[in-house]
Amino acid sequence: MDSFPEIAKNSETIIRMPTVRRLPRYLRLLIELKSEGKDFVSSEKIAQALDLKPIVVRKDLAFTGNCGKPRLGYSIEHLIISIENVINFRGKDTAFLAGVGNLGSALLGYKGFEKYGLNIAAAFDLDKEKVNKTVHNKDVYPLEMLPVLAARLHPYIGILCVPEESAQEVVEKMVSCGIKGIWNFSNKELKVPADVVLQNEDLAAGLAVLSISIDKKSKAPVQ
Amino acid sequence: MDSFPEIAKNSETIIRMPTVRRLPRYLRLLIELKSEGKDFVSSEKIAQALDLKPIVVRKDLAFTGNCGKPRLGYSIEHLIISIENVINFRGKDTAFLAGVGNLGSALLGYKGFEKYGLNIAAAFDLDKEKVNKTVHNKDVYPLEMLPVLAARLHPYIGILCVPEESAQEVVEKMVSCGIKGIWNFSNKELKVPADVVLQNEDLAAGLAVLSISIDKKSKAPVQ
DNA sequence: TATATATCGATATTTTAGTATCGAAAAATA
DNA sequence: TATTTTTCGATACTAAAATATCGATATATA
Ligand SMILES: NC(=O)c1ccc[n+]([C@@H]2O[C@H](COP(=O)([O-])OP(=O)(O)OC[C@H]3O[C@@H](n4cnc5c(N)ncnc54)[C@H](O)[C@@H]3O)[C@@H](O)[C@H]2O)c1
Ligand SMILES: NC(=O)c1ccc[n+]([C@@H]2O[C@H](COP(=O)([O-])OP(=O)(O)OC[C@H]3O[C@@H](n4cnc5c(N)ncnc54)[C@H](O)[C@@H]3O)[C@@H](O)[C@H]2O)c1
Repeated sequence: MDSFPEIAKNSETIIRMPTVRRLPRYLRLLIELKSEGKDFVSSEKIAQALDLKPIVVRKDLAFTGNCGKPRLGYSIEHLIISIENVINFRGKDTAFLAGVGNLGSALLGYKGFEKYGLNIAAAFDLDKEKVNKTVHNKDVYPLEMLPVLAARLHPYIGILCVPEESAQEVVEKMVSCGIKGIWNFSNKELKVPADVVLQNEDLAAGLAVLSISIDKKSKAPVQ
Repeated sequence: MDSFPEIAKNSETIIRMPTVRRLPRYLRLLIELKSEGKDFVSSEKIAQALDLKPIVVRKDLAFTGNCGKPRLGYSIEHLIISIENVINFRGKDTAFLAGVGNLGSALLGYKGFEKYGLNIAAAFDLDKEKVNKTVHNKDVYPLEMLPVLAARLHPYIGILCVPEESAQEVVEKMVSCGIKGIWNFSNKELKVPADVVLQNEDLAAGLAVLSISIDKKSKAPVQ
């Protein structure tokens, strides 16, 4: 692929998805440590807190462009900044949410997202009972207003909490408004154009893992 | 480990987690196909529907103990049964839910879980306003009732939707009642005994993946 | 009945993720 | 200032997951 493979070898340019998925956990811990007045933390300490191996922590943090100091560990301040940079948690990801039902309302009310830089700028629903009100201080608009508000607010991310039946049509509306990433909480397998990212959040997957892990553990002789 | 390693070689006994996470997706598709009156489906067709490679599908399905027929594919009926068996989606996983707030209420109202065999038998909260009522037809009890009801209902799974601050103490209550698996929706890093399974559902992980994937795609020259 | 063909599944290979080892470096201590 | 100690990070290694190849086989068709 590369004509000088030896050059790129050490630089660890391409971040790996398992690493990305752990970054929010590091971030939460680091923010906590900072609030306790700590300045440095070792990979060993982080690993203990998050139930990981120190070597995993060091490799992950290497991706963020940080370097630790021998005998001290990593600068908490620097780590926070670089992790926030890597995952774009910079308060700039404007999002639209569609489907203000049970799950959609819960997400609208979740303060945690603001911490991660996700700004749900507007919500949309079909139900006449739900629109033109606010839910957890977020405005809920009729679905047909989506293009108008998109033109004004330029959302990057679309959060999908509508029933399976309407998921595909709502996604198409979002995509045609220039949304670049779909966070799909419905369990519908969606089709999106090649330049749009689709992130499926499948709760059943986690439940399946839990269920099988319980089985495994109960059968395991000694572990 | 085994004295005759060559015997076990082909049998694919240990199911892999990426496979487990995909099983609910297969199941949903297969149920849909069955409702359309179909009897057989090929790995190619499944792969198209779920945006996977056919070879991944065949390897995954091999774990469930199924075998396909050349030129026909897999029996949809058989696949459904064996996948449900593998992931324990048999309507027997009794669960307790703690924290009937925004997220907890949404989960209580989610009909999908019944389809996956998860039966939320009771919910618990501290808030006097919330207890001794029903939410989405599920009874909500005061937290101190947990041991009493556990003795009667024998829950396997504890679903945790309480604020971070109280997550550890609630988990300990659940564990002491014999719960074998914790489905943790709070972002608290919990400590559980070695014989208890902890499944963390970290929405921020999915958001981080989405955010980075959008970045990558926008920078990618041609894909 | 014989042949063609679609599809599986065994085996091998490649890629990705995780783990082990150990020398280097910087801070703490003597 | 010299020595000790802790912790990083480069390198090498192992394990897990995904992908490629291709012969076997059962069905459909001639
Ligand atoms: N509730 C959960 O815990 C949960 C868990 C996992 C997945 N999900 C999935 O999330 C989605 C929503 O679940 P829910 O429990 O919130 O359902 P819900 O019925 O409570 O909410 C759906 C909302 O979408 C609105 N809606 C319907 N069609 C629409 C359209 N075309 N455009 C805009 N809004 C529309 C409805 O008016 C309603 O307000 C479903 O696909 C469900 O499978 C929910
Ligand atoms: N809302 C979301 O979309 C969302 C998303 C991701 C994660 N979470 C996490 O899920 C948890 C709940 O979030 P939420 O938005 O539903 O919060 P919430 O405040 O709406 O609900 C919390 C509920 O827990 C109850 N509670 C508090 N202490 C308790 C205890 N000791 N025992 C039993 N019940 C107790 C409260 O009375 C309240 O009803 C939080 O940890 C949050 O970080 C929420």
